[in-house]
Amino acid sequence: MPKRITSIEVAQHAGVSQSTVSRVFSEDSPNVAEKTRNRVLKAAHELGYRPNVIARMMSRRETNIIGIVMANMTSPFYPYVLDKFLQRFQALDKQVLLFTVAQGQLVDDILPLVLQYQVDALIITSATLSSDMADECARTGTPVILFNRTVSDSHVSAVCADNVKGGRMIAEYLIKTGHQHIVYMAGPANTSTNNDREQGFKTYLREQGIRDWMRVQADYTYESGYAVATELMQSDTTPDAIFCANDIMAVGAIDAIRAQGLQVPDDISVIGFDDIPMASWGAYNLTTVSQDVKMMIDKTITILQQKLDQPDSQPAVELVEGQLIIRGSVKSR
Amino acid sequence: MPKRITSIEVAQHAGVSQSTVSRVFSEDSPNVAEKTRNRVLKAAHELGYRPNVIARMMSRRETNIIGIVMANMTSPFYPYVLDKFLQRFQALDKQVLLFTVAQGQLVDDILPLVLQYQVDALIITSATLSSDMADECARTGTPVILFNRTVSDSHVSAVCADNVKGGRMIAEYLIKTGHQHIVYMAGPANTSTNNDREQGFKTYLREQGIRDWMRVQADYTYESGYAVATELMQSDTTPDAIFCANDIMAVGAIDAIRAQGLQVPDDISVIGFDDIPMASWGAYNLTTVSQDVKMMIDKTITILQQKLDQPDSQPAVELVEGQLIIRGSVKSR
DNA sequence: TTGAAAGCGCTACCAA
DNA sequence: TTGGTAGCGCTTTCAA
Repeated sequence: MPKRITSIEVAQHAGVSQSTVSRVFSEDSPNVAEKTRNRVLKAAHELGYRPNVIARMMSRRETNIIGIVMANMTSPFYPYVLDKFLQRFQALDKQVLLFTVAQGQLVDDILPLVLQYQVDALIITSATLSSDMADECARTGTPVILFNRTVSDSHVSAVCADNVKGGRMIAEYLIKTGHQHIVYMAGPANTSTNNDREQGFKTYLREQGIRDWMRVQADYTYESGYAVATELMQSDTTPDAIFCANDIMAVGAIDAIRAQGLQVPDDISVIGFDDIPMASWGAYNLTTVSQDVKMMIDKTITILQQKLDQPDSQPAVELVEGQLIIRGSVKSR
Repeated sequence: MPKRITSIEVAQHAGVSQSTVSRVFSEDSPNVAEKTRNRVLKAAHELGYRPNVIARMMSRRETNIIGIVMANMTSPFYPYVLDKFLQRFQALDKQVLLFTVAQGQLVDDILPLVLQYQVDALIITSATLSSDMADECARTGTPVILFNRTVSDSHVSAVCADNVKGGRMIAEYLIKTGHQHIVYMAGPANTSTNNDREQGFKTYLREQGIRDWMRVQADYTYESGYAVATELMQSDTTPDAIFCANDIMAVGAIDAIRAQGLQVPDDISVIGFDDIPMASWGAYNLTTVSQDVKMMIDKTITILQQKLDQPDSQPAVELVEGQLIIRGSVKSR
């Protein structure tokens, strides 16, 4: 077992006290004479010393670790989110302990584990947590921020795209471009993203007195988008537009429509939501509503800092507006 | 500041010693009377106690944390890899501390930080590390496994697709299907994946005495694939096949070819490497060589376990063969 | 089977 | 500016 060098050994080697070594390696090592510092650094270097952050966590009683729980890693939207978070946190000298929620697992199942790691804060993407768990987090003083979910619970903060608004924008755009038989392809019913997008969409249609639309159920995957669109094509309904609750289903739908020998957008318009990288790929050229991920991440980090600085501050809920990105998958009729 | 419950408080509440509480919460709490155990568990439950894993790390001097360094998160291949790793490690009660290598940063830059976290082991994807750093890891006794890179250094283990073989398979297939003017679209020259794929490809052609092929340089992104393919179309070279060193460039190339009014595969065949999810999407239907990610991850975890059980065991290097996945982007000529 | 006590490697307070 | 020292919350001998 290769021995790890500790501050005591460095102290001995440098002929100073262990406290002094500690001071030298503290962020704000205030009171160390330049000469002493150099002596310590030299000794440390010679011995190959690196402070043990675990021990530091113990005494400081803060870990500088942010827990991120991702339910949905392989959906194209999230790697980008994760990467951005990592970059931001690394720049803030915070590390990320990452957890995934496996198939058939609930966020609630793994949260106790996450809390054991004494994370300074917790970001949960694409999932909600029970109010029991929210309470538990509150008890341990762990700030929680839901990313891409809205909340009802008053203990937790949330940052989310303005999905209601986005759904509304899409309805508005499809109507304006003359579509009359719109199909809404839904994501899982228990996701706030789907529900909000759907609600915004429906509300606008209702306001306009439009009743000729229908809803089909899918589950946010390419495969479901493909399958449900295929079914739709093979039934006797003939929509002139499909609003898919996310881009990845829209891509599946486009492939399905083409597989039936139809054209997008000439025969059917397709519109998505998210603006994932593939939306701009030539083969799809998908009109969609973007999520301002950068802004969402900025807000998340702001809220986090706020909560870390003032643990008693109120939880914040922020909605971030997206933009209609007009490409080529919707036709004016 | 919400006070966190410690084992001492549980002990008092249950009327036992702190050591006993500790025993109850140890994995293999061997010597605790059933009655005592229940009393402790009851007290713990009432107080909402959760063991502090950071303190546990201190005394056990092992963290059960695996560090993963990902250079390339947003490339479609990696989220899947990461997700699989997370699931496997969570099942083994190991947690993942995730690091990304930002633009312009080297793995070497962040490794000292990673090591400070006393990770039990380190997985580095898509990047190599200097032998200095490899030495440093060896000194601290931290096993390192490179994922998707081959190694020259004798201190580190590696698991990698058999890229030479894959490149060879592709060359063989393209020749067998009658292609005569093949272009190799390269990834970054400093990646072993590119170099190995290219070498396998070139070797086969050389063996067959085929000299009519060319090489263009891209960088593993959709955009580069698109741009370089466009250039190619607009020049007076007329390849009948493009072998793109990864799928994402292949997708870009296909979009570019179509944007020029040409057909894939009728005018030009395109073949990729990786078998990312998008390769099977209807719009591309890309012929490619799969990476057997599941197998690669299995091997990685096996090596890891081995190194953790016997720290002195030799580093292992494993190559995992992929398979030619024939779809519709290559035509027999 | 249980308890007492000595660390683990740091930080932070108090004195010098 | 430095050193001494008391924890941080646990694990792990060693004795009882």
